[in-house]
Amino acid sequence: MAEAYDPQAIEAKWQQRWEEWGTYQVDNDDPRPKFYVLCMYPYPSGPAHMGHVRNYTFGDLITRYRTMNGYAVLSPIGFDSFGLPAENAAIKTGVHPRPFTDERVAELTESLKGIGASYDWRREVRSHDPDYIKGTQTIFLRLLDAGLAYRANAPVNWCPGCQTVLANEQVLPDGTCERSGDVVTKRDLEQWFFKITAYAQELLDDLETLEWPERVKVMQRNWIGRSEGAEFTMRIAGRDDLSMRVFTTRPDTAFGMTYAVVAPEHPLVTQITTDDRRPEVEAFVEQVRRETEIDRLSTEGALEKRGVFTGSYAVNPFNGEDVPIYLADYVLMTYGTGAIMAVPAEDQRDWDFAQAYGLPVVRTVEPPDGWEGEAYTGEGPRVNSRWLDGITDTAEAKQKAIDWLVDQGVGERKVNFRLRDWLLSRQRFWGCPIPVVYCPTHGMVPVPEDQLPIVAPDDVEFRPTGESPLRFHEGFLHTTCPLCGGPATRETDTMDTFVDSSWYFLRFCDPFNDEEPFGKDAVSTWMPVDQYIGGIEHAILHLMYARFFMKALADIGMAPVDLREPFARLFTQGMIRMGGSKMSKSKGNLVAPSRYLDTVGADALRLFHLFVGPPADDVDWSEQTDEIIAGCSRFLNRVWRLATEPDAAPSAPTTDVVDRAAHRLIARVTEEYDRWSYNTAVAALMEFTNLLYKEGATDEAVDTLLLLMAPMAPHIAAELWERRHGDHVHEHQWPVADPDLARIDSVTMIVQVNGKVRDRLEVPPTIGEAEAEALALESEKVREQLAGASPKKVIVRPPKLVNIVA
RNA sequence: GCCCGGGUGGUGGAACCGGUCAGACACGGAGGGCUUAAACCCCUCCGCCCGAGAGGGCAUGCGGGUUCGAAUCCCGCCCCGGGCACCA
Repeated sequence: MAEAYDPQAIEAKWQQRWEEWGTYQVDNDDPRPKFYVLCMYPYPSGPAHMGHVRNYTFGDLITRYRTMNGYAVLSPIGFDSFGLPAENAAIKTGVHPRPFTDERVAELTESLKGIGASYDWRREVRSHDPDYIKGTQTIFLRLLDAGLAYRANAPVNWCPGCQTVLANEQVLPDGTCERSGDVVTKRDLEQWFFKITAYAQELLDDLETLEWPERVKVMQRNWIGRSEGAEFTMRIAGRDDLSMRVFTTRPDTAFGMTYAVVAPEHPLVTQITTDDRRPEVEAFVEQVRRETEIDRLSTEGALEKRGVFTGSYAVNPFNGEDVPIYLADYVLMTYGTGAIMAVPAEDQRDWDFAQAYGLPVVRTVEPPDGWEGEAYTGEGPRVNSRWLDGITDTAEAKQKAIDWLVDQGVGERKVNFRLRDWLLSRQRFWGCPIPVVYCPTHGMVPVPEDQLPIVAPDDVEFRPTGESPLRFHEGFLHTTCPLCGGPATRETDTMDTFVDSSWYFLRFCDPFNDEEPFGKDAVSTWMPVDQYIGGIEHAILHLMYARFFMKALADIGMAPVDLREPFARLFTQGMIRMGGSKMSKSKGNLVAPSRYLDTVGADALRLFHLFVGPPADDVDWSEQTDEIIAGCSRFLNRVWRLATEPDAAPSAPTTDVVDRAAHRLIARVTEEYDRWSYNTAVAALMEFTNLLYKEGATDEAVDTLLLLMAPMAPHIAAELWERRHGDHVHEHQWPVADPDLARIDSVTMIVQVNGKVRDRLEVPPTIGEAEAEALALESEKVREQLAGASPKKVIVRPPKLVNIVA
């Protein structure tokens, strides 16, 4: 009796070997062509969950597949180990975030090894390691020096639950915090920003060069939000000392301006408010201040309460007419100039506001006959617009309007972006400290690089105060000024954890460098990442920030100047759902992988994730799932028996059939690996196995099967290969299909009469048109159908089909 | 409202460029074999409807269209998922 398949025994054995042998360690001077495969480094929240298993199964498959194809594959792993959960746990339990995090990292490391994922563990990075902190701080200081980091007072997003400010990207569309779900409010605070807006155009343009899912690119384009238009000056009627700037995307409609609006926070408000309007205006400004982001951006609510007349008038430069200036909460100080011209006839918001306040409407684009809508934004001839009248093409009319503004010296073409600068400071403890000090004499002074890293102390108290606990730690807070040596205080804010994740892929290229965060040569060797894998939830945040960092680091000379994009190819895997919602710790619907590792084993679980459907699709974890996993395990058992029991399959294999099938399989699976069609690749392996059970197995056929499944189910493939050959399957070259054997030398040609299949003929694939037609017409079944009539038309598509139209 | 995806058997999914009466592979189900029995394992069958059978009809969300031929292309509609949404 042959030995049974024992997944636990062989998986433990091979995981240990891969680690001991350093199978997937790779050096920077490796002569093979490079391939950098990277899964987004995880936040260490404890043992791996199914989402991790899915993610790292894909990454591991690529690592092993590329290695077998002769590449030097860089496959590193690390941990995004700063962040709120560890600090919240500290507040709750008093345990310092460092030991808490280290424990979670150890757990996640164990379970990643448990699924057989292969990494160069020497290169591991953790955001909270002093080495890494030093790198993050060095980069910050260089960006500060280059003017790409700055401090400013700004109305910022404040989350009362997290007791910290948030980046715009971390506020959900409904105005709540993406982490805690609390309603985010606005506060005026002195904060740190990265000048990501300096790269708005390049971030937009370079999307074209990336092999990324289209929907991720679309999301980024929307987020950057480029809009072209004009900016111009309007005089305030009767006030020669005052004027305001407005931005519009439709300068061609300016003759239809019937009022103007400035944001309630606009600096001009106090000056343009007339005395009789002052009480009302002040009350309105106060009301808007108190409104949450949700109220303010909501389309609900009575418009009558959402604006107020200032008492002043602006002069429309196009026709010299005065229009009333209003305040309205829907005009935002943070976009454009914080002031707009309002054209109700061609803008629905302006239309609605005009209706509520009894303001006039002047059409400047003639709507089509029978138009019953309100604002009309389509094409049509200009009217009521003097020198624009009659122009139908909007682009042309815009250009003329802009030319006129330039001519008059009151305005010019202007491009605006929705993208705002990246607010990076956080009033939290468990993040990378911002390395600057404040000196009474010298103001803000960067900490010299030779004094890095600035590491937070361990003996702090965790209280949710709205300020970093560092602020209450006397030893950390008080220091000396690097310039004058006098007493100074440290910055106590820490950095957003997205700063850490914006350069970790560069550190992986050069993890032992203690001079610099990374060396240019090492980065040139490996970058860009050839295949990046992660969840769609990072479509904007992480993937935008990292792109910005890459460009900025190249420009300030830290990275190679021509390295503009970090991730050449991106794959976003589907998420795992249960009962209709995403499987997550917070929803309490996690299924622990250990349950499967302890029974069917890691290979079967990995195979399930590959087999269940296209990698990009979501997976529904249902009652059926366990059955499918059991099916994957059954398949591995069949392979095991085939490779270990001589009489598992018929003893006299039909060698010819099996050989040909094996070589067709090589061609098919290779092609499917290359296009991420893993579910059909597994199906092909199953089909082949079924064939071997039926036709008999040759040694060569079983070897082919093991080689092809080695990236998917690495442990069983390694074990069986070693038993058969004594060496290591993953060190083998990927098999190449013999074209003579893989070639199909007889195909079934379909013969249709009026589109219905009436016969099938075995023909050589090289058959010509005339021959195919002749063969088809000779078919008895065709003659029956035709009953002597001659065909009207014959469509011949050799070698696949002949269709006879009677 | 706008922009992307997607609707295929009882289920997950195949079908790369329009061409093997669509449904690979797997799950599930039915029947059978092995077994004292069960599990494991093996074999056969399973889109729907009519028919004893041969066979016929209908089928890829719905309605049209293009084509010798449509799950695949075009137009209109319905449903599901995701993104954006006072950004002037």
